[in-house]
Amino acid sequence: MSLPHPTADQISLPIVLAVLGDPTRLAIVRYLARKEGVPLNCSKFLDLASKTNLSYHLAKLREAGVTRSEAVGTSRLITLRRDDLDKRFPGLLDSVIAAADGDSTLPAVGTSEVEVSA
Amino acid sequence: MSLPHPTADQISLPIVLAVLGDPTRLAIVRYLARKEGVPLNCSKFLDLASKTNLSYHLAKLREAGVTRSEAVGTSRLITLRRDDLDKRFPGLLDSVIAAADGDSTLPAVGTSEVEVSA
DNA sequence: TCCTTAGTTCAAAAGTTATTGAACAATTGG
DNA sequence: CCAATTGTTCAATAACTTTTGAACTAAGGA
Repeated sequence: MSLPHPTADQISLPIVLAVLGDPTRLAIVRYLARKEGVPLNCSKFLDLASKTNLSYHLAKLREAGVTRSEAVGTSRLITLRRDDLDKRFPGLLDSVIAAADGDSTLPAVGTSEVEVSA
Repeated sequence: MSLPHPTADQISLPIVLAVLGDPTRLAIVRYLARKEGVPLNCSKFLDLASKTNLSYHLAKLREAGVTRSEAVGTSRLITLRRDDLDKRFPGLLDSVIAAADGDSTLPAVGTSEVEVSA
């Protein structure tokens, strides 16, 4: 951990909803959910927006408490705060992700990737 | 029915999330959910915002497909589009409302009302 | 050390959303 | 018909959000 994150109980429902209401950020969250457990760096999302703009959107997600960003070397390892979100808003994240997965008009990242087993 | 409403399949997830991301609109939706089945008119929400501003927020909810507004006399009878929302985004509305109910910092309407049986 | 990679910060511009008051329209009760 | 009630529309403004590019920092490898 390094950058400012809200604690679990500081996570606000309207802010989370507003943050997820942006298609770029929703695409980021969907991808994080699909790769759950695997910390990703920002470069994974470069087909969604410019580097600068991504920095902005990732900060919004972090400040809302949706993601956690850890500085490791020159990278930021980004993970979904599923535990905290599920505790605060049970069922919300799953229903949002399921709804997004059912909508082919939404932007997405890494939808054509090869699964690699450990 | 009278004013323009999206059809069920035109309801967009990011738009619904963004619309619910506003505390005033979230309060309206919560109240509609609590009074489910009972069509309400705008005056019920006057403690949340001015008449003009309410008209704006109620239009946003209607245009997003979250509510249905029917003109009856000089009133608008407003209902939650629960059926359509549940079909498009299963579980979403319930988890949002449950999360909102658990947050005492959010604005609310009609929380101290007398239940009247039919 | 120098260069590259990874991402941030800043200020500006563009775009969008929210809020306001005044004026308007439609319905209904007296 | 008149007045009151219910809500909308409009234009203005205020307040945010998003997007951009240029400049920057920090770590790591050659």
